Amino acid sequence: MRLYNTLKQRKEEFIPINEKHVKMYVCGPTVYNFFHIGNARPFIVFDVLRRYFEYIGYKVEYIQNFTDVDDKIINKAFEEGISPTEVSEKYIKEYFVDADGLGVNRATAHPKVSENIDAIINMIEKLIENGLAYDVDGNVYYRVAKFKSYGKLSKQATKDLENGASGRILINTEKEDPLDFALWKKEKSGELSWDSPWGKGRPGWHIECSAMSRKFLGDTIDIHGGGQDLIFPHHENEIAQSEGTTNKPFANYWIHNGYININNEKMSKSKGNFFTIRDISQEIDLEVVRFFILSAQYRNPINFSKDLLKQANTALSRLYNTRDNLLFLLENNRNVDNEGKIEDWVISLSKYKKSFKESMDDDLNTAEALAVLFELSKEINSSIDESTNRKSLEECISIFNELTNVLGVVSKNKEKLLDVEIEEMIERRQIARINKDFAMSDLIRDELKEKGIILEDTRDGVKWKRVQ
RNA sequence: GGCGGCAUAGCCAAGUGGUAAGGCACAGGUCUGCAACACCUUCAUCCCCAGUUCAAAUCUGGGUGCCGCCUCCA
Repeated sequence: MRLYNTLKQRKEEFIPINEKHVKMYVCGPTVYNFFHIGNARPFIVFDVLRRYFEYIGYKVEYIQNFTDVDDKIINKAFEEGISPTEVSEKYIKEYFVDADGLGVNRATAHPKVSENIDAIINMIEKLIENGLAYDVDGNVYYRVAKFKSYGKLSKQATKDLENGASGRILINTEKEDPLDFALWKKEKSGELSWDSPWGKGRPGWHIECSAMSRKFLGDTIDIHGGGQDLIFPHHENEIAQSEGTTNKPFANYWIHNGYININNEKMSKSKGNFFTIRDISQEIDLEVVRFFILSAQYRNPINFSKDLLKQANTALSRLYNTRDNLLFLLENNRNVDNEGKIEDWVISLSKYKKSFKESMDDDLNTAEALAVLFELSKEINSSIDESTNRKSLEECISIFNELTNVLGVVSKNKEKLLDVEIEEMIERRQIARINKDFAMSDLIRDELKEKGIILEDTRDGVKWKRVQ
């Protein structure tokens, strides 16, 4: 498999440290609010990467943290008059509600900053020991000038950083250099602080990921991921911290997803131009959001709009139709007892598995992989009918599910039963149709549509589906 | 100022040297009592200019436009 490595600025063949084993760390949310669709992209993209690795036979150790120690959480707690822990606990719970809706599987572990303070303190101590950090009256800073390869990820020369940020880097006379960043912040409010060798305080933002990645996955990991906006300074600083501690490479592959835009501008909380997943879920099934995000290659920007979500919804139903047709035929097929042999055209469907894999192997090209699913879908749709034997139908379903499961789409099980009332309406309509009372049957069909039930008349009986 | 990205049909989106995937929308058709689903057909020469090449959306140079990072941010 080839992956675009930000560190090298090119696609590289992925070679794990241990054969058939992947260690990946992805920066998770700061839990002070519901997350928005821009935040959702990395959760979905890296979930697919993880699923794909598992699909091709890797064991995956996947760590995604929760940042539960942060200014924004403290501010939120102050606003709402509750404790920071209550804020973070609440939004961790809410995170899982939305992530579940998006079909994002749980990581191997979701460590919290507040539960890993020891690892963080240990790392800071080590950095001080290595001459890469210094304590000024209870605040500990990273000595950027001492880390020679600082800037290797973001391709920034330290002097350019200072120039570019002139006037924007806070004047902080405590620091030896404006580029130095905080590893440990001295206690101010009295809330959310821990004892440390430098007095009471709490960790800075960047150190948590370095410490937790090391604690859970070891000194060197295969993949570190996140949104493009984390490249600088967050990931650059993580490298400085981790490599400054261990003198070993931190991550071999740095993978970054592109933004979600609104009217071609980055969606961000500070700009206020965002849609939360929670709000979107009131209007449309979140699997559509997942499909929508996977319809572009992960590094390209995506423009978000309700209209595009509608397009995605229609496209996704097309895939559902194929699966439902297969299931319907399996249940109602007149030749259902005909075991038969798997038909030749079904056997040849493996060509789609091959091209699906080729697409995914090329830097996780989910857009192309989805196109393969549509081709598979079309061939199945045009090939199956009431004479297709059971084994062939089952094989079709198996291939179809195998590929859709990798992307995590078409994952909803169809309801088997309807309300008695609706069942009864369908029954009455059938009687009307037999009596050629089409005015009545159309009336009932319209009523059902009002209730969100779409009917389709087929040779083998009436099919129904829900529409949202 | 430094670093990076993008520009493909009405809309979305693949394709990085061999003559434009896929989806949505639209139009015509088959199927249907009518629909719906499905299927068939139709629908672009790839921002502009110059160059390299037998051959370029794909490479090179120059433009134009848009966006991002350098500051909390997925």
